[in-house]
Amino acid sequence: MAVCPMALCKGLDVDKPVLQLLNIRQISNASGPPRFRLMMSDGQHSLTSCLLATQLNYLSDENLLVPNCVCLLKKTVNNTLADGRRVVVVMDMDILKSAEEAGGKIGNPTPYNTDGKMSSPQKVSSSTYVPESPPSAAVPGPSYRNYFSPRGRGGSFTGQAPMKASPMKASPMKASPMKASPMKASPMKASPMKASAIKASPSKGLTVKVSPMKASPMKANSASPGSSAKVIPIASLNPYQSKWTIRARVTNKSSIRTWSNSRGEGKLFSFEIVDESGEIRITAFNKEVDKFFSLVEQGKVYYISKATLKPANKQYTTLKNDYEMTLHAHSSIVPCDDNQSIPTVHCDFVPIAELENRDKDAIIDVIGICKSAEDVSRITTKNSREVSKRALSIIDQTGKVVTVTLWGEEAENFDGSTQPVVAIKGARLSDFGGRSLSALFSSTVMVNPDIPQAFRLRAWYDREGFAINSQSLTETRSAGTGLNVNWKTLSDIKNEDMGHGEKAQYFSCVATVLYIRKENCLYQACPSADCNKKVIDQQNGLYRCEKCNREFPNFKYRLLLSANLADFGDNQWVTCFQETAEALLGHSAETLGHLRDTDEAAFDEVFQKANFTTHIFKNRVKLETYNDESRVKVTVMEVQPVDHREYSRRLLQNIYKLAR
DNA sequence: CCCCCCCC
Repeated sequence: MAVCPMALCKGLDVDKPVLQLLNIRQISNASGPPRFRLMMSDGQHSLTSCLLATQLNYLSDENLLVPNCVCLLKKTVNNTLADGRRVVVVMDMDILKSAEEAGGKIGNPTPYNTDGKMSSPQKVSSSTYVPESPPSAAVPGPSYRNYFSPRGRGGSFTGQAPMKASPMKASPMKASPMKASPMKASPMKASPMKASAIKASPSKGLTVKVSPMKASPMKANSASPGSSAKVIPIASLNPYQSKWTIRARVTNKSSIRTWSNSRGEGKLFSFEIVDESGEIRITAFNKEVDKFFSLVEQGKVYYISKATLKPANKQYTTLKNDYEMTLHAHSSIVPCDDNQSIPTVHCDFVPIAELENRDKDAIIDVIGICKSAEDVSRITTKNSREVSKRALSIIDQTGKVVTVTLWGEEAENFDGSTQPVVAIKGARLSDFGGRSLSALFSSTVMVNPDIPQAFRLRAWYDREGFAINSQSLTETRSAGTGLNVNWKTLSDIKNEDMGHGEKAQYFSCVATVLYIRKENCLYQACPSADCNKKVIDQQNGLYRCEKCNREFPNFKYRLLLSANLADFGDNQWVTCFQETAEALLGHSAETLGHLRDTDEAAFDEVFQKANFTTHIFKNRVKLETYNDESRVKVTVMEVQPVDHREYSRRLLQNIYKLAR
């Protein structure tokens, strides 16, 4: 063991101590995310005054941080609490050995107190480990009061600013607390007994629960600024009372919009606010826009009073409130600094794979890694308005990808180059291309939000997600862009019994042509536009089509090629019809037919030249049975040039697959 | 008093 924990708690500059976790306990914590207190040991002494920074809570959630595991503390911060006690906050750590690997407690450590005095040895037991009130106010690390860092609609990319204070500051690729050091300990290795330590974690699955409704709104009375009206919950607002003040957080703020219609013209902006009791939308028109637009900031808390309540038009809002609010000349909005009891954005993230089962037009929250993003483009809507749009492909731990479209400024400002985590509250599910998502005016788009789900996603993606053979719920017609491609190797066809199901399967592969059969590759087909049926040479200058039940004085040549393709693992006979055959041979069927009839050497050369060329093949595979004999038939649907970037990506996936 | 939520 590298260091005496006493050195740690005295704040010496100890470089990355290796310590054993003896105990982990969730501190009773009425609000905010759970906090974990750790008992660490260097084999000689134990230290109980360690706290896990909340961004590392996932280590506990995932049963990685269990008693007896051996940890490398990569970053710690020392804090002195109000009562003089010292705590060591673990900001970043790696687990070097799982509890199993460590094989029990190392040595017989005796406790240190944080004041540096030794306890008597007989006190070394779990009973000395008494949970205390959470020292969270003194603890650095991301503040979970501003749980999200939502991006305001009206302007700059504020969503990334709060990241500066978090450990995810550098490149998002490096943002994972796991970084490059893989956890040696598998979650599976944690014993059931030890798992109980984390049972209390409230953040299970993909649901974010933020700031529980703890403090009564009434509590704010004393802090109410110079108003006789009492602070009441949003849920109790109605048009029949006038003297009230609410205290609420802005969760979504629009930009300023103008209108012009038969009833007049003007400008407006609106914002949504939330308190412990509920939510409501507030709209400001004209003069009130000038007065309040810059004051009202996304994520901040305000006292609001003297606004007009009116019934909400449910047609235009998804907020759970029967009323909405309009500001007028005497309305008051006053910033409130004491805002810890006001909840922030609440998200119920739907796993991407689950979107398949949700109804069209459902409003859902989603979080994923932006695998790729289109360039921004301008489109004209049906109402001949111009708008910017940008489609993102996001992936989560379900391995599924879905396309999300951003609009307007959000589309223009989005930067997907670092593959950030993207969380969207209130996206609308559409059935375009199967399933896809669209951000609405009421959506909140968050880039790299400072939340546990984002940390987990980052860790998952950087470790394995980047390489998985993901499938998109959104089908796009532009095949071969590398996103929604069902990449397979030729050996996968056999190994995965592809095409054995009811429906044909489609896959793409990078493969090299080994051989193309010249024999019978061309046939004489019916010359009518949509009929490709083989015609019968009547030997009288006429060609008969059985399908059209007609005779023609001519025919057209069509290609039906058998080709043998190979990649590093296998080879496979495939069939190419007209278009794909033409692409493979680089000549039209007509030219080839003519060549075969006039210049056999040139005809042969076309086939020679096609040999050992490498392409991306998009294929259909289906088990076909005739005469009691079944075999897998692979038909090439598209032949495309190899995109080297894509090819490298494909290679990487294969290497990864082989390594497993 | 707005109420646009778009495109493939």
